[in-house]
Amino acid sequence: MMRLQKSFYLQSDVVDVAKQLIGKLLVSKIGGTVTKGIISETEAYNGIKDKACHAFNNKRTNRTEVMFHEGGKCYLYLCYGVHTLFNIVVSEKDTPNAVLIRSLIPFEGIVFMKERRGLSVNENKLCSGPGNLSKAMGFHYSQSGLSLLENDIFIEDNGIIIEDQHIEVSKRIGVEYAKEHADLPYRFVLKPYFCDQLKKKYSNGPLSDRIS
DNA sequence: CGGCCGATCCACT
DNA sequence: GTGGATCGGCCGA
Repeated sequence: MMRLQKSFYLQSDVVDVAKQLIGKLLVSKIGGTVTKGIISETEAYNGIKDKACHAFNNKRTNRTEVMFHEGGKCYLYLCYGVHTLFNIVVSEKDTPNAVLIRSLIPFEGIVFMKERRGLSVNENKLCSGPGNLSKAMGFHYSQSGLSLLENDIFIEDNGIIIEDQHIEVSKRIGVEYAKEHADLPYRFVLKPYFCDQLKKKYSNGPLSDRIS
C-alpha cells in the first residue's frame, strides 16, 4: 500500500484522473482514529472553462484559491450551510481542476464512522453521498488546503486496476445551473455488482493475487 | 452591510 | 417527489 505521489495529481486531464481514482483508498487519520474507504463515485470539475466549476471564468476568491494551487491538496467547502464536500485538487499551478469524491465503500474504522454518523445508519451507506462521507471520515471545511502528500488525509494506491466495463459514466449531480455543461459525462460510478468483489479483493490474499 | 444562493440530506407524503 | 434546514461565500449598493 503506497500513498499516491505528486505525479499522479499533476496530470492535466482531470476527467481521466476522476476515473483513475475509482477503486483507490481514501484514508483519514483524524482525532487519533483511522478510517478508510474505497472510492466508488467521483466527479470531475474541469477548470476555468467549466460552468459547474467554482473556478469558472478564472474566479479567484479566498475559498477557491486552493484550486489554483499545484495538484495534490484537498479543497473542502461548506455546501448548503450544512455539508462539507471533499475535493482533490488536480493539475499544475494556475489550472484550477478538481475531483469531487461522492461516495466510498466503508473499509476500515467502521466503528468510528458509525460514531460520527449515528448508530442507526445502515453500515453500507455510511459513506454514500458527498456530505455523508465527509462526516463519516471526520472532514471539516477548515481543513481545506491540506496537502495529501504529507498529512493525515491521503489516497492509497494498491496496484488494483479497475477495468472500464466496471465503471458507469454519467452526467454530474446537482449542476443544472451550468446549462450546456450540465450534461457532460464527468461522473464515474463503480457498478454495484463490482463493489462487493472489490472489497473482497482488498480483504483477501497477497497483493499479487489481487490484481484484476 | 443586506440579500441571495448552493457540487446536499432527510423526513414526510 | 417535495420542501425545509442552515450558514458561509459572494456580489452589489
